Amino acid sequence: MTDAAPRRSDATRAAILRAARERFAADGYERATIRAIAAEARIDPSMVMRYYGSKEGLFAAAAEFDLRLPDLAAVPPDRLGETLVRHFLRRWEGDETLAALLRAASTNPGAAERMRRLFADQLAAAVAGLGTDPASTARRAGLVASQILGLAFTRYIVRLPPVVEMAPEDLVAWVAPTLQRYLTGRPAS
Amino acid sequence: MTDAAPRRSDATRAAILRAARERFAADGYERATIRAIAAEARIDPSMVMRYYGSKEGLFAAAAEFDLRLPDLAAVPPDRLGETLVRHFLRRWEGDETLAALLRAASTNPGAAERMRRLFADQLAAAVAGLGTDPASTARRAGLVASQILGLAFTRYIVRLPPVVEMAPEDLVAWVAPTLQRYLTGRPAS
DNA sequence: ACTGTTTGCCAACACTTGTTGACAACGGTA
DNA sequence: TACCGTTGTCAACAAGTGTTGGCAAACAGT
Repeated sequence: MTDAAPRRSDATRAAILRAARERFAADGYERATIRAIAAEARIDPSMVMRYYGSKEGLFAAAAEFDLRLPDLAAVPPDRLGETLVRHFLRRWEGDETLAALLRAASTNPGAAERMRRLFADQLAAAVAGLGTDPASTARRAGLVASQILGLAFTRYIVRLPPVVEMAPEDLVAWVAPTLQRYLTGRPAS
Repeated sequence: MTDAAPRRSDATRAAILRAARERFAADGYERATIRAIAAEARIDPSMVMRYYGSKEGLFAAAAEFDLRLPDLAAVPPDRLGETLVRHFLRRWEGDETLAALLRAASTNPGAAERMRRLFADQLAAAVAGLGTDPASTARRAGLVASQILGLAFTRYIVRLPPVVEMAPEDLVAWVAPTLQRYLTGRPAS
């Protein structure tokens, strides 16, 4: 029921979405204007409204995101951290949707809510499949999120030079043990 | 030379700064309007302009921040992580300036630059006093920043429930080993 | 060829934004 | 008292925002 007849305007819709992700990722929610997005998509601002209803609606469509987490239960238990860091680096290096969501989440309540859902639903669910104490899965997922989002924030948003300059493999070597401990370890005394 | 004659308007200036920090911390740079700040300070918007020149100028004054890092060289080497987490939690739980800076850094280039400077100057300088390989201090400071800022981002900005609900001492127990390793450890094989 | 729908552009609306300048009340000084 | 710099209020401007409705061209079905 999702797939209707292909419309002639599908190309325009896609162009708008692509431009929207680019502007939202680069400028954040409030600085990314509908006029700028429309200009980048080479159409009239009013088309954006007709196809997506409002700026909020456009953002909701542009920020649709799936972490595409692998099945953690199928990963060797001592490689969980390494797998996760590598996955996240690849995932958001190739898709600016998460950067858009990250920037917008700082100022837009709706985007923050979406971010909460993203990690509560997808990440916590993946962690729950690991077989650790069920009572601690939410907490473990939250800790993982804090390091993962902090990495994204410093590398792609604030662009702290030392974090930007580190090679992906170096990041994996340093950060993987952190996630590994958050997932399977215990807190310090 | 910094201290001039005390003006009668000093109280107003301070009220503006307090209101500005509150609005910037709660709404971010673009959503925090001069009119809203003035209303909260119970003065006219034009006073903000006269005393701080522009919105950018006001933000620059309101986001003046000092991490007040302790002398890390005087801390027992195996307690560095614990000391740092505890210090940061206390530091930004009592002062919303850092939250304002954090929110604004996502969308405002000037705020991002200020954030870079804050960690490059103050944190990297503190780490440099530890006596580890000088070539790695910037990298170590960057890694620490990624975890610290990620913690602040998830706890105070996005408000991920599991991270919000954790008690400060639990956070210390979990996160301290991470910082400890970033500061004094080596990367995984 | 006729008709109704879709796609697109244009111009305008109502509103908010940062910012400015004129002008009144106040406070200390001569 | 008269004077002058400071502190404060009011009204307005110019620019930019999301959003709306009307109208022309292209299309699809008959």
